[in-house]
Amino acid sequence: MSKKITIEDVAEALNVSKTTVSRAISGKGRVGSATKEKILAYIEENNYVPNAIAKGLAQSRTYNIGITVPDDFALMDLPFFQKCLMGVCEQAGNTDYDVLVSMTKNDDINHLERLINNRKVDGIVLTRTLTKDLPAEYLLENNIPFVAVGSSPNKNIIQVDNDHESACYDLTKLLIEQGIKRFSLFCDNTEYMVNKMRMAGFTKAVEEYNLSDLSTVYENTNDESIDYLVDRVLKTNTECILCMDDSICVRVLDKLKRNDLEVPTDIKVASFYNSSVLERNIPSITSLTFDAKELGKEACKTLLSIIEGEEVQKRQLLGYKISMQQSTKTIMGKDSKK
Amino acid sequence: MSKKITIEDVAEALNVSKTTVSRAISGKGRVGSATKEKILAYIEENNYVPNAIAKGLAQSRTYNIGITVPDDFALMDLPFFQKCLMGVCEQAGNTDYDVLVSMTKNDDINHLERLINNRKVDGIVLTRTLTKDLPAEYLLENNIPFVAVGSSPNKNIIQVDNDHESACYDLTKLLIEQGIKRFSLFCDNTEYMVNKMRMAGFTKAVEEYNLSDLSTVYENTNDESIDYLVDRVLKTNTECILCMDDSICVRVLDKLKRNDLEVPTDIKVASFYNSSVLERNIPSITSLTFDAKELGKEACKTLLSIIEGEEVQKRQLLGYKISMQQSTKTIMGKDSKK
DNA sequence: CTGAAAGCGCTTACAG
DNA sequence: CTGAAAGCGCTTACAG
Repeated sequence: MSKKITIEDVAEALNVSKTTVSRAISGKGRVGSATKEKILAYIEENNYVPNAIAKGLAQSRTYNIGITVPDDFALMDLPFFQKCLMGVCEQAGNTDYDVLVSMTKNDDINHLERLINNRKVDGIVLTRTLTKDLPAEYLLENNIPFVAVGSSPNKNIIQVDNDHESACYDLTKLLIEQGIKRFSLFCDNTEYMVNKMRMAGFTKAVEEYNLSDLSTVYENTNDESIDYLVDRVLKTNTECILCMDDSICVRVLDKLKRNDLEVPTDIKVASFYNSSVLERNIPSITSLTFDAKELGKEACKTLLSIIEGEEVQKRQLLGYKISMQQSTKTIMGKDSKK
Repeated sequence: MSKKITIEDVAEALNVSKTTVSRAISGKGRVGSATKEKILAYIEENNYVPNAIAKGLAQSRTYNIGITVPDDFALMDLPFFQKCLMGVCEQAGNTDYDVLVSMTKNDDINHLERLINNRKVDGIVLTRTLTKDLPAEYLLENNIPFVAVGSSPNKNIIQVDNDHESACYDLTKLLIEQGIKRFSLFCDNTEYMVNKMRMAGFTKAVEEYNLSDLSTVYENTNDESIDYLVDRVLKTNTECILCMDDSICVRVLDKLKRNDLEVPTDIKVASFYNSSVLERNIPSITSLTFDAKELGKEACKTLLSIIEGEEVQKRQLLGYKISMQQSTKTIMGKDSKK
């Protein structure tokens, strides 16, 4: 591979101006169809590829978008960010955009700032929303195009999310109609918007059936407290443990197993999020599934639209699937075992 | 935030030339220390940040590196690529480089080509090596700086890897000296160099002790065949199942559990790779651990050196840890149970 | 429909 | 030690 050929080279070779070549490529401005074809053919032949950097400088654009990936998340959440990243990459690739990752701790915006200050990207996809969202605030203040994967109360943030609230509402409702009255909801960090939404869905369903008094919500659980909480819950007459996500669910199942308790015979379990971690579990776990890749694609598509100056929807809610499985099955004659 | 300030703005404000400002920032070329300080102070004050794109164009550099992340890997391998990516990002960030991800199927180099043709990056980190390594070949042919995480027989490829061969050799040896003579090695895709290296380490140890005849290697296992293979192995007098990686190990453990077999009482198990998947297993699993983040950092550091035109080591081998756990423990009076 | 020219914001010989 | 000027490879009013 010899030295890269430039727009000037093709202009000279064809005895036209750089302007014309540029126009033939971009499609902007009129070019005689004969000339255009000639140019395109030559480009194809000599596989000329425009220098994206030069193009970027001239247009003050980079044809790159940034994606923030938290580097402090639980291992269980990895598949989510991974799939989301895949979605973004795929979508970006379709329009010759590339994606630049910014690994960031919770709300450390140093790297994000650098990205923006160095003008390395045309926009940002935030893969997580926080209740106090420093990255989002920074982007908003500086007028940088961005879209958040997740929900935010801030109406100025363009957001795409799954409809967690409805999902949790629906699932809880189904369980209630199946006869369950007493739930214990295990919930970790409420700093994440998604957990708030899920809790809201659950609460709504429970209230609707006037079951609020029979259920308990345990907030800010962590690896250490779960064992203790499970023991505590077992002393109550809770029928079903609802887990805010699969990470919690895994620990709960683990603890139940150690207590020699059977699911769903002794107690029922369901999760508000099913990453692949739960997939192979026996018994299979009732849970909600979301398509993270789709989320990424949609977020990227929206971001690209914003960059192009198009109008976009402020908030998009994508669907979900409810997967009713063994873990919440009503076992006939269950009480015989108690 | 108003319009970005340029090098020209600071030059005018200070009554010096752009040249001088540029030199004060880059440190290249002589500048009077008084002027230099004045400039630096002004820059700090008005937080001027050079436009990386313009800089890139002038130097024909991008201050970006690309990292390929396979999008076809097993979920179990995710933590590896994730940590590797973290390492690369961290290291790159130290020198104001950014990293651009290229999701690629096995050996689909389309996106890679685009990245290179569009001059979006100054170099590439390959996160996996293949026996027939199209991406590496392409990069080599086109003289693009790159380093591979993993090993390759091609001496022209700058590579950084853990010393899998020694690691597997050591672990196997330890197990042999512990009294185990009969192994079954489960190995999946031998297209990946890493699997070849591991197998080599195992073979070397076994041969050294003249135990080759007592062991069997099962190649190209997959999710479906593992159940069958475990059953088959159980009919032999294999004492220990060695798993090429944790993904295989999880399935093996799963199958053994379904067969109501106890580890290590009934049969011993060890894995040549411990991602976090195995960490919480009971019993704890004897395995090899590697520091993927370190690998990423080292790879990135090396790549950056290459880009700077420095000489680098052709092949770097990083260390490993052997974690001897419950799963290979010799149980006294084991045969009583048989 | 086509071009000459200025401009994007830097860097870097070259000259002083 | 410091500057004027050309150049990196594109795009885009402006003019014809």
